[in-house]
Amino acid sequence: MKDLEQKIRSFTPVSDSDMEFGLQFYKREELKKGSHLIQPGQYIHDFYFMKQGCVTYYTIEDGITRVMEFFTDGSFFTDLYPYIEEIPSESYLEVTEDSVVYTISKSDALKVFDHSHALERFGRLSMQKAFINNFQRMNRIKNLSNQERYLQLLERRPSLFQRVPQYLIASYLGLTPVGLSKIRKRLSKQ
Amino acid sequence: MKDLEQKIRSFTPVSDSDMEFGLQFYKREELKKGSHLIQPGQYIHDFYFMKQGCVTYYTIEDGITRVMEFFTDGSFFTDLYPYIEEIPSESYLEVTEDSVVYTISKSDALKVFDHSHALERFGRLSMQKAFINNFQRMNRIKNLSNQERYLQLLERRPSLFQRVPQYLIASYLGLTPVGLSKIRKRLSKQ
DNA sequence: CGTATTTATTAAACCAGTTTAATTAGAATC
DNA sequence: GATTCTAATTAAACTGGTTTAATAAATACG
Repeated sequence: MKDLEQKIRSFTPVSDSDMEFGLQFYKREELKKGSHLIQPGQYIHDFYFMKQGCVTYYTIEDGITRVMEFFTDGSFFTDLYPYIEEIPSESYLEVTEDSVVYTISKSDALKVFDHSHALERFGRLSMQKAFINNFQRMNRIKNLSNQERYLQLLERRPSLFQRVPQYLIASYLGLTPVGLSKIRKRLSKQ
Repeated sequence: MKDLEQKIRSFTPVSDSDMEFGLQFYKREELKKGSHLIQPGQYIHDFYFMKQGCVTYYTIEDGITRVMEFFTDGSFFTDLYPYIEEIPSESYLEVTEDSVVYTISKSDALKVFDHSHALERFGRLSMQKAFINNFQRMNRIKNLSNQERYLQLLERRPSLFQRVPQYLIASYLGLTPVGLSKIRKRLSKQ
């Protein structure tokens, strides 16, 4: 779990004994492409760290799939709102690529935060970072054209386009597959 | 500062002595409508709690004002990214209504988090809440029509429409004033 | 007050997306 | 390798916004 340890330490210093205490609760899991970590109706008991792979976070409303996020290498994730509120999820976390995650249960995570002020701080700082990332993403969505956002995504996360089918990327960008295809065509003509 | 204290305790239990320690660093400030808490180029030293009033958080790019948020009674706020990274802001925090805020400097806030595990936890939980709010807002932006979002805003924060001119609300919704006016007209005809 | 200024609405032309449906391209499976 | 299924592209008609400009309504102020 060197990668997880390193990730945590990139936020704030943590003593070896606190780190050892925290890491003992994480379990390594191998996930097969096509399986579901979470489906609508389920309660969310766990928090995940993606060691390697890709999970797509989406909902289906009125038959329309809406991709909210792709979680790839090095990211912490879960379906946070139902996780916190202890209500059933309305979303999917679908394994889009064979993956390896480290999993910690909510009750264990709370034990860790209780036990270690440093790891509680890590929790605060990682949440802060998640907030900022998301805030910036929201402002991109609001202020940029679809074409600009497509180009930015190409630049910021080029590997996504190898890993994930285009219609899911379209959904992530808030477009229809037809719309994304038109944008690509327009760009290729220039 | 009863309201601030209550707000903090709504997140997690905090002992009286920790609370006293934390609150001592907050300063009450009265802000006049039209003044600026933050302007582009400035470094952000403080974190704010809005006791009462309204502050508009926006940028101006290519002469276009883009409203990112309205901070009203009971919310914690600052220009978070420059605050954390200690880089100059590119945004405005403009007082849109005579307001009262409690202010704490970044260095004092760090002291508080160092001193009290409970308040560090409050920091984590409040950031978590901010993240979720924002995530849900982003998904509204992505998945709802402009008309639906206008109606939701009317329902969720009706007082905004009394406090803030319509062209700023249009910007907040990602519309032009003309666009919002059309939506309102369409709705009034039904 | 009446005048100046700002804010909101309306109209017209335009455009970047949508929907639906047909076609082509690519992948998986027998 | 042919067949089947899924994904991506294209076309055509449509729609909900945009921009620009003019007008009307509301607000501020000398």
